[in-house]
Amino acid sequence: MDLARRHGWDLTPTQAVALQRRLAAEVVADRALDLDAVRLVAGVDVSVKNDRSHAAIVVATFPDFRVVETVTALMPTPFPYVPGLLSFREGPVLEEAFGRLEAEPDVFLFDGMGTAHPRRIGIASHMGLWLQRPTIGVGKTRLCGRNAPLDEEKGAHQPLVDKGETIGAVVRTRTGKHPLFISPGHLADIPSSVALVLACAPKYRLPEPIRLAHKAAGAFV
DNA sequence: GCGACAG
DNA sequence: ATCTTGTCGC
Repeated sequence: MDLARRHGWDLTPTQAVALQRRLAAEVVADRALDLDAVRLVAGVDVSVKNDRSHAAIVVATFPDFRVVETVTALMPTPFPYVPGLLSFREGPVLEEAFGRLEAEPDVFLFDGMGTAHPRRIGIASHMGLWLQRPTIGVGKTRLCGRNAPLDEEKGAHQPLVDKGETIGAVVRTRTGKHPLFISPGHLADIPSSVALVLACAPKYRLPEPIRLAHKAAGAFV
């Protein structure tokens, strides 16, 4: 809500954790996304080079992924990498980029977690509160939680559980390749988040919008 | 006290 | 995330 748009980013790690605890109560992670109504999907990514953070947001049509808008932002990296506090490192430059966006994506895909976070407020959830738009977290590796063994076939998925709570899903987007850690950011739920990510990854492990944002942000390999 | 640990 | 060439596998 408003708090997410008005708070500053100049916080100590201890203050950041306290803010997360307040903001987490505002996150909506049980609302199904209507995939049939999705027309535009945004991919969000940040690359860091020599203490400079470069953000990129690429908006593409769904489900054919034609780029309709690309915005970028650049600024000094303001916060160290601390597991659990990624949004305080990438949030500032992302706000700058969001401010330049003219399109109105139906959903934003982030590189990182949504509710699959120790305090249930990963970068996708935090930025979702700021945007007040549906967001989904797409992580390449695990931050927290456990899951049962996953079938090797593309489309296979298993619940990601932490402390007795289902916080997301581990999803195989490519047969035989490492799975993705999917979780709702804000204004989405687990089943529809998994469905959208699978629909966005017809050819590669990572969703197409995120791959496009990776390139626009200057991240390679 | 000992691990785990998004990008 | 980033540092980095060739190389093993489908």
